[in-house]
Amino acid sequence: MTKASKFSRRERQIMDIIYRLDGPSVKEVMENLEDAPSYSTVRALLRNLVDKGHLSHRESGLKYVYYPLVERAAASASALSNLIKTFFSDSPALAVNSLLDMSSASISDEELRQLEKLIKEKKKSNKKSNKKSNKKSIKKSKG
Amino acid sequence: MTKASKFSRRERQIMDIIYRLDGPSVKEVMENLEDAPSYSTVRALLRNLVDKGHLSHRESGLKYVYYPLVERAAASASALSNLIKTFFSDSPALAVNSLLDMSSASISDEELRQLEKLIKEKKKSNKKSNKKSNKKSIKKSKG
DNA sequence: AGCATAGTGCTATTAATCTAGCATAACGGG
DNA sequence: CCCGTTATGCTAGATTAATAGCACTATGCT
Repeated sequence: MTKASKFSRRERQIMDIIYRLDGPSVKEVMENLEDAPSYSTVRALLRNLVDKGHLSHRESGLKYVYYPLVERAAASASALSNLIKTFFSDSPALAVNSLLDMSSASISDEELRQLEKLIKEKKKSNKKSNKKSNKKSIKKSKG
Repeated sequence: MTKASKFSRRERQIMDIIYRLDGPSVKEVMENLEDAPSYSTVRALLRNLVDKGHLSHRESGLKYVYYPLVERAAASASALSNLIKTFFSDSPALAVNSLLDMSSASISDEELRQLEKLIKEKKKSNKKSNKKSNKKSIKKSKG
């Protein structure tokens, strides 16, 4: 399935950190790892990820800075898709629903308005691409 | 951080399968594992997860059927939250945005209408709970 | 009853991950 | 210049994960 499912525990943690921090140094990666191992260890793990083709690094001043070879948008889409498959019967709408539900406190009115706008646009583009027969395919139901 | 980040590769794959299938047998878990190892192996992994307190099992007819000890809603919320932290600067709205964006093809008009409704409700409840100056102060704590 | 089938429990072995240590190079201050 | 600090490269050792095999039980069929 997803490529992400092949990462080991530490690899996954590190990839997450790198996506989150967008170009961290070894030290920053280390500081953000839970139960952080030694500096040496983190470097070894990073080297490994580079060898396997998941990361690359460049010099930034005196040190190296790491960045992913699969870009953010693709990685997040893949992660979202996997999550939706796992928890929301492969239905993005259900996921959005849950997202709105669990985070009502942290989405401002302003943002809600923007989302409304976005949905309106989607409806429009749906209409354009589906001239007829927009039947809703029923996904499997859950117990 | 999240509890999920402590799973090994196989453990994570298996947890995903169990959430997705909602009560699978050993065999079903095995069939859904990529690069599936032997039946024995899958049983050993499951036993491990049970020992560690992540899963439990009950008899269903002649065989065992596995289910998670952290229930679906909590697990999905946690996974979503982690993903949002990693890829969307901790902003649920950005995530919803991306979700709508990447899945325009698979969200029906019907579902879009439901989401609109949901957003309207959120706006209402926002108004109710924030009588005075609403900063993004309220963060939900974890259970 | 005898046998095939489909389960489970347990344990040993191999494979991979994770870890740290040593050697070394560049910079900066006294 | 010399030394402490902060990097890196490489390699070896310990720990954990992953895997398969063997022994056993229960069911169903002829």
